[in-house]
Amino acid sequence: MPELPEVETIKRDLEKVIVGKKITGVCVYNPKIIREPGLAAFKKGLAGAVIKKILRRAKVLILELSSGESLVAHLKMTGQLVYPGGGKNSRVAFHLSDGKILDFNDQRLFAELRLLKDWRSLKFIQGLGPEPADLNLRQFKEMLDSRKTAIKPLLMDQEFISGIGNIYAAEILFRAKIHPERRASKLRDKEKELLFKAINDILNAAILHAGSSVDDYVRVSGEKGGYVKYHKVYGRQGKSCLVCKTTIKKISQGGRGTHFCPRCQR
DNA sequence: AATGGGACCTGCGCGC
DNA sequence: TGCGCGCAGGTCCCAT
Repeated sequence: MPELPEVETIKRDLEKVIVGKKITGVCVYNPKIIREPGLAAFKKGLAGAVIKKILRRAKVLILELSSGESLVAHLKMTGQLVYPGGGKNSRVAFHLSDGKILDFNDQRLFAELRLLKDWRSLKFIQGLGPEPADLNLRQFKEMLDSRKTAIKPLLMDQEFISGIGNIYAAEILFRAKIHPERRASKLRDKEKELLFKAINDILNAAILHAGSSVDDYVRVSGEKGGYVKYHKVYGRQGKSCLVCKTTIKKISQGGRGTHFCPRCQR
């Protein structure tokens, strides 16, 4: 669930409440979340470290620490960071110098935490495509030209462009009026421009509204994000298109649900 | 290169 | 009411 706008929201929320605070101790209630190093080294490495800076790359959060190491968090689908925490669903609890707790929750145990000396050399990070905001139209067109695959799964391919997941891929293609099964290289020039603009417009609008709370995503405060009410296609299968009244369809693409308007998107 | 699976997990909503 | 099932989606990994 957490895609670029949700992770960016969490990043901005965290900046306001935990930067400058010290991690005094860590309680790990489910060690499966900790991917590296070992449990003991993870706890020892974090204890006493001050949170200096928070970064986001794609859907990944990075907490840079005074020790020189970084805490790298991927929320996958159901991960949450909640402050002040102390809830009983916590998988990992970070005790801070203000006496409060930063909870790392994750219902499905897909999420990953790592304590690393150099987060940039992490294989997943190395393989990431560009951030949408770092691209220009010319580059984006070139990237599309060499790809014969369907545009929707391509937008979700983190090695192609990073940060877009299932919700925003659907919303972006609706905004650009492009059918999700169109082949990337076959898009007309005008469509590539529309798509480029839609990517930035949709992601920025979603950030403005603090992301989409479908299922588990919440802000650091526990509040929901407000972008769901602006969704035009995601989760609206069977309902009528807000533009043309045609019934929104849901198909399967690469094993994942794709929502679209068969009339608006050609 | 592209595509289609399954795996990892858990809780929810559905049909019976 | 209760049970079993499919589904949800981020990423990895394997097979074709």
